[in-house]
Amino acid sequence: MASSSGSLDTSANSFSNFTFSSHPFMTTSFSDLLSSGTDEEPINDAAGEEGRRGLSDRIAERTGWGVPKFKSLPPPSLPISPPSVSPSSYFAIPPGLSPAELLDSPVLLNSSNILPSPTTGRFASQVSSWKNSYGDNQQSVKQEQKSYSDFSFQTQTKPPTSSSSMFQSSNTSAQTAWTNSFQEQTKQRDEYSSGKSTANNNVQTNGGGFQSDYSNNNHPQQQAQALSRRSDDGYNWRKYGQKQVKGSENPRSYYKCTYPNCPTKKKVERSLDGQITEIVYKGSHNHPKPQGTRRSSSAAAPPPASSALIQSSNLSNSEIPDQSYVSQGNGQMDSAATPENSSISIGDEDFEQSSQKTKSGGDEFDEDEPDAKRWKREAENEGISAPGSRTVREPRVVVQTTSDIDILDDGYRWRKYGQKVVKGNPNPRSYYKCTNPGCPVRKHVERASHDLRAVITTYEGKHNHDVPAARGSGGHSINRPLPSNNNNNAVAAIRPSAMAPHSITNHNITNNNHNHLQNLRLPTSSSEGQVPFTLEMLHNSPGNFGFSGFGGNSGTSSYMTQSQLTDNAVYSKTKEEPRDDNTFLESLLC
DNA sequence: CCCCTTTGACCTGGA
DNA sequence: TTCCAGGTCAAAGGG
Repeated sequence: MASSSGSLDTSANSFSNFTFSSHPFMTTSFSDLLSSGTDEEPINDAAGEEGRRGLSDRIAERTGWGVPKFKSLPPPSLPISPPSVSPSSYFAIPPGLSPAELLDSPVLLNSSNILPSPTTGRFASQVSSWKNSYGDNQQSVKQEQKSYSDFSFQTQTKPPTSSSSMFQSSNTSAQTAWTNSFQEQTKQRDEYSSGKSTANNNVQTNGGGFQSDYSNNNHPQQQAQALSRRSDDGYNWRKYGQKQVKGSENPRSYYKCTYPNCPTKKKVERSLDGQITEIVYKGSHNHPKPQGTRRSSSAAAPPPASSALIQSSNLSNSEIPDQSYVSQGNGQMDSAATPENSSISIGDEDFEQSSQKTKSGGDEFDEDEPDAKRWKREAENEGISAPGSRTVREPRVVVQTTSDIDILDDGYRWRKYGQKVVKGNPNPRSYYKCTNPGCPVRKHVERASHDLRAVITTYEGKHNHDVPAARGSGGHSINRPLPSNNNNNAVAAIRPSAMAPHSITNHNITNNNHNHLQNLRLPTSSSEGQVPFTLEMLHNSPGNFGFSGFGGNSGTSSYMTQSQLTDNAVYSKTKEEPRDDNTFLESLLC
């Protein structure tokens, strides 16, 4: 990948070149990291031998497992998005684990930023892959599908991440959780490659040791094949057209979901060098994510083994979220996760999680508006496709809204009822209330002051109902995890991204006693549902390799950190008692 | 044979 | 009414 210093060769064998240089400030190779630790970790002096030994050694020592030799093992190539993409990464910390411990833990830090598809919930592996694949030469989409470029541990969703890795944690053991998550994801990958589940995974999970499937299956070619199949967003798309759009030299491709009667479409625009510059989703999937039986689909639900893994980590959900990259949560993972009706845009400077109506300043959504027209209008409102005004930088993902009551990526429906600029953050905070009758849950969303691409979502209260089925879908809810009420587990995820990282997600993980959650969430779709919390954002924090969310940053970052370290769940400092809407709104407006 | 991509033609709506 | 641009169709071809 000549064009991107942080990219890895799509070849599975090139893993040795894996580096974290995708981050503008990260030029350390992965192997170096393993051997030398990170800046945040004072391993040199204080740690002495410990520090010099490197992360991998410590991991091995701690877990008893051979640490995946990321350098020597031939994992799928890691698509690390180039600096141009956002150099941020998602980083989640398991409950009970301090940043320092985290640094000392077997976590893969990821430097790229990839956003999960808002529609599919998958990580941007696809994007990442694209970026990598197209970096130098314009290789067709095939390359995308075949390039085993995403080194991801995603569970179900495939994060278009460059080096997407995700870890889950249960309330019992952060490390175990991580292990489970890691295993689960790697296992899936493995299954894709081997086409079978392995009992080993379960055993490993139970063992709680850090372990990578790489140790079990490290056949580069095999893995490469497996990953290549997963490079899509989990749904099956059929390209039905391509146009050269006026005002842009970038060709636009049109895709339809191949599921019968599914109205979902997406437009993908790529720059001449093959990089995706824009992705616009329209509609929502009215079906669960395919089981990965098709060629490019993949993101199928995790195999039984995965379930076992999750359960072993004490996750309360008996069902593994089809598409979430974190298989645990309070029921918001949605396989069909398409943010139906939600408006989410992810881009270099754009992130939107409020309703289209709100966002566009009163531009009411017209359900009768022709798709084409709507696409155009909305896209223009987003500043996406306005001829001549386009700024091509990072891929942008837009999920179009159909009303102001949105099923945001977390699966629930929300109505905006207020907005206010709060102290400490110049960015307005959008307030939403769950539309389910009697449900006291509220949440507010705001961009992090330190990084507009980061969005902080804070939940108040807990849902007293299940996740509503997506509109037009008869049974999305069946694929969702149980409601938050049932969750006691926090899951941490590290998600790399390839596109624009922009947000961090702390998913609600609530337990019977807590209702508040802090959320830094990626405007992604599906999976987020209840992905416990995620931390991250490294981008604007040079030198903060993977821990920008900690101490170093003020405001939301520290806030997040604090919350995340809470056992079982992250709770915000916000009030817990339900408030009268009017009162609340008034207070906001004062 | 199946599935998917490609691609030129056609359709539709706005100016 | 015409032109233009975006979106869609569907035949052809490839893996």
